[in-house]
Amino acid sequence: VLQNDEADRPTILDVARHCGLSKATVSKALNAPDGSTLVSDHARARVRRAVEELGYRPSWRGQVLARRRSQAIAIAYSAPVGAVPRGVYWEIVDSLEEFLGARDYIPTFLHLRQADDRVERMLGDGRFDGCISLGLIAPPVLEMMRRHRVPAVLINSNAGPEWCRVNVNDLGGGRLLMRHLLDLGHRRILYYAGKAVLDHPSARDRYEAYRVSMIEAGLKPRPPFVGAVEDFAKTIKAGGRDAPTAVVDFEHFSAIRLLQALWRQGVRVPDDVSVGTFNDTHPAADVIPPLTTVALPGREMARQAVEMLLRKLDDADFAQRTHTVTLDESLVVRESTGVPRGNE
Amino acid sequence: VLQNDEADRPTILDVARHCGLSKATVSKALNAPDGSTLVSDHARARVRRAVEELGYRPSWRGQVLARRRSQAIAIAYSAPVGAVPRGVYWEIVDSLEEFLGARDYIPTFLHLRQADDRVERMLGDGRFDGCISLGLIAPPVLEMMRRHRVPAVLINSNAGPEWCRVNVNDLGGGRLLMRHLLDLGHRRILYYAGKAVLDHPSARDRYEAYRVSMIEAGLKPRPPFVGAVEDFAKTIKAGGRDAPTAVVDFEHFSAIRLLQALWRQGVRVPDDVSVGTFNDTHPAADVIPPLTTVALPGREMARQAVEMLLRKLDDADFAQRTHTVTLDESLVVRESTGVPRGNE
DNA sequence: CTGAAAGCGCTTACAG
DNA sequence: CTGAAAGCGCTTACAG
Repeated sequence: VLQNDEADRPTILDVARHCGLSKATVSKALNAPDGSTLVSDHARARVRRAVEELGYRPSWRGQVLARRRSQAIAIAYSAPVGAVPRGVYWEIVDSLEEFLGARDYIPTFLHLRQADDRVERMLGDGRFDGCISLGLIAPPVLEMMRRHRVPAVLINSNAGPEWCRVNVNDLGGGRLLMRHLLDLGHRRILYYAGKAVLDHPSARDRYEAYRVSMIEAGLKPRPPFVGAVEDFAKTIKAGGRDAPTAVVDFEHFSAIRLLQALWRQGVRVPDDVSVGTFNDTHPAADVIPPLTTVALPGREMARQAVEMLLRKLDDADFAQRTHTVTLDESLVVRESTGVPRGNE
Repeated sequence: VLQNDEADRPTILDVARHCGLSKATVSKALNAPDGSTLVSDHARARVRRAVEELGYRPSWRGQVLARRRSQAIAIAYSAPVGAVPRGVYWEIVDSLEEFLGARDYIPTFLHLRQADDRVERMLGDGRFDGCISLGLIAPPVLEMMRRHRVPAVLINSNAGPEWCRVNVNDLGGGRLLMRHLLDLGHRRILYYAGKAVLDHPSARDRYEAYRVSMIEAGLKPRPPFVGAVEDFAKTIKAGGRDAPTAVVDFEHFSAIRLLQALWRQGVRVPDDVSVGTFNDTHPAADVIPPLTTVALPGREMARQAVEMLLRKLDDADFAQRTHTVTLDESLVVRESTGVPRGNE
């Protein structure tokens, strides 16, 4: 069915006729940079006027085919929870939209439920000029990208150096948090790994930071606690004199639920136990008590990813090689961490 | 710059040559429904084989121009905070992606920072087949949609019946919450309106539900409290014997901060004051204490919006007229509401 | 600086 | 059922 709105829509031919110039000249007048000598000022003025009078707007559909560019970038994301990036990816996605928009690209979310034919089609049918992926990315999806030669930058992924990447220094971030806890005087510190222990480099590095920091402080690291947050809270409660005075939670979603579970157990934070975590995103600052977190440089990650990807699109030499940048995290101290009991 | 990957990519002409048929027949074999007699089984088989052998995939760019359809739907959203819908729109957007995807449409987020030329271009250049908007929508944007005849469905908007809409019965939802509080025995109930008092129909209806419910219960409604959540908490604390025993907060983001502010004041929830709010979305269930909320039927809203929009695209008669559906909310009782002091 | 022509990769009446 | 031709609305060498 043809849309009504298409019927009376002026095309570039209408503009050309209306001002007595050719389609080619109209196109140039519309696209040539302002200083360009490709088109005369006279022609430019007439075209501008005709465009105004006819209410002409170039058809994106025509442009896409002729230019072989869609100006659309896929934001590929395999959410454990839903179609839209959330949590730590909020800020990144916000910033991606901002930086891409400033360069006249538009982001399109590509939810990678599974590496199925739908995804393959999206990646292979030329609708995207490139792709930025967020977080863990399944090998079959990487394989699709490779096969279709989709220019890609992977943010915080599990991919190797054969890909262009923007990574984050979780080892350093974890050490910042551990240093903070150790400086407060904590000695019995536990690490909570949720259920997804080591399937992401970040998870590995965060635990590694704990392990190394403990050893460097002359302490014995414990294996990561794996299991439900309620069980972890009970373990803390049951610890008695040997209970940890501080815990590191691998990410803020679970830390928020940990605060609730501790509250149910009557364990006070930070009086009985300090809680530190990663990802300084809503509502880390709004819970009871406000969470001490390690913050990712989300905006900077987005800036680097966009810059890297768009450069790949335009600079063949640059695209030839592969690039990785790694950014540092920072510590945000709030009220969920404090001096351990007995050390006041 | 031409992408490398374009060079060796097979086109429909390659397929046609490879199997000794015409482009037209290949196109039909690829697009005609399975039972169709438009193309012979023999041709179908040969095409399928050639496609396989060449690794052919139809170019989306070519299809978009020829079909005059992009299969892309704009999700228009003017976030107060960032480029990606959040809070109550999470579930809606998740479901929109799901329902659109099932019909082979892909959603693209269109962040309406302001009604500028960028937005006008997006809406007017034919890159979207239609638009679903979320929440408040600025009149200039509506005007753009009207001007460019963009098929649109507005979810939870401030627009009138001259638009296709999916609305929510906030009056009914608010009454559910008030009924719950009144049934618990509360009499001194306050309404917290944040800073955005009445700029959205939802905000108006939620307060109206409070007002009407109070009157029907023979009580005197108070004007909505407008101001910072910390000030509201202080007001509650300072109330002494006349302090409210329950409050209704207009939405969950601020309710979470209200819990924190009350905690700072040493006011216990729900022992000293019950807190009820709207939007049953993360982390309403994870805070201390878990929040009693009014839940929006997000998935159903998305389903209705997609159905309405896609029908508009295909059914001229349906598109002729304008449609509105209004869905009911439901109450989710958790631990932030309880029997008022002295009534136990 | 301008324009006729070819091309981007499909789909769709239309004739056979 | 098949295919030649025209068309979707632009851009881009190329010739002048």
